[in-house]
Amino acid sequence: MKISHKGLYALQAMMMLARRHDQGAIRIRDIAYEEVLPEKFLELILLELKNARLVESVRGAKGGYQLRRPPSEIHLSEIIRLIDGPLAPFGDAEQLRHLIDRDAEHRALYRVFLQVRDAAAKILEHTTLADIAGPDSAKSGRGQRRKKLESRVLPMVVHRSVRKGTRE
Amino acid sequence: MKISHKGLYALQAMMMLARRHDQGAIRIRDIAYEEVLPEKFLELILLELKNARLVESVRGAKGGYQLRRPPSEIHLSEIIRLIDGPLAPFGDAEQLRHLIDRDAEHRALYRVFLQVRDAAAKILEHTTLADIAGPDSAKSGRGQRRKKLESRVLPMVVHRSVRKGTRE
DNA sequence: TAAAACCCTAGTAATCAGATAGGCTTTTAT
DNA sequence: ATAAAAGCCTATCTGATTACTAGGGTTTTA
Repeated sequence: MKISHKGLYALQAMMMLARRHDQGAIRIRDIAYEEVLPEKFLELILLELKNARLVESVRGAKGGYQLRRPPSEIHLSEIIRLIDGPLAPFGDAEQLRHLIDRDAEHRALYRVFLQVRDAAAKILEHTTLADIAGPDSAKSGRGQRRKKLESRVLPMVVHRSVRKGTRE
Repeated sequence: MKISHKGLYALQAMMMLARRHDQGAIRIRDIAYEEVLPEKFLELILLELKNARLVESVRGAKGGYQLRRPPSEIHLSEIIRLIDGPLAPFGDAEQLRHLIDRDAEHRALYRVFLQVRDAAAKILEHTTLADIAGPDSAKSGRGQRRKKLESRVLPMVVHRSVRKGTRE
């Protein structure tokens, strides 16, 4: 499985929506600005996420996007599969299982591919947006049950230049 | 990491050379015929494998290709990295570590990417051609030391699985 | 010295990645 | 009622990558 820039953008947008989960709909423009993503491209991505029912939209003035489920119930695998396809390094799990049954000559190779897929699935199907999104930007209040994410909260400052520079 | 057809062809060719490791140089044509691969494309692939010193060639009539090391000393990760690049699902390990250090906002996401990479690396850096190539076709053709493979290749059990069983 | 075989550089068609453009529809505020 | 704001949706574009194919050059063997 390869994660494309599009897939990364989707994950970043979803993380941002997770952080603001209690704030109602967020405009595309605001997501694009804060995450430093190309606005029109992001629009397409959000459309796909909406069609896959991972987010929902509010139309018209004061509209925007929000998660359809709490961050703790959205797995990274859902987003990655939607945008970048199967987690397997070659084909998909079903195809690999078929090849393992049918292609005696290369069976052991496909078995390794499937192992790699299973290892990725194990991680990505158990990690949720709540695990990685960062602090809910709403006030501290109560009942925030974020998991690990290593205690300390990040010093802010988002700078475009750094992000842009990481485009390979 | 995504394995392309080219990468698959390389792995198949290497498996075939591993099976015939004791038989001296094998012609491109024979590899292509037996593995059913496009001959001229395979030629390019073998050239790359040669430049990476995974195989060596014998030129002229009676020439061909053979492994430079015994199958048990050639890891799948070497072949895959050569043909299809880094094992990480995004960028490479070094880049991910850099992002984890620098990009506080997305640190947790990149950490997950790195976990996925490490899981793939663990498998592919420990599996060799000897583990998957099948019986050495030298001598009396059939099944010699095949069982060690079975025990090595699948001991990982996924708990709380979301998918349907991986058979076995 | 001719045939066999690898060496190496090019080229190419099709697809994909990463966007951009712009008109259409829905909702809100005045 | 109407203009502005915002998402909806389809089309198009450019460059890179993938999966090959072509063909002449060089080395070795019989």
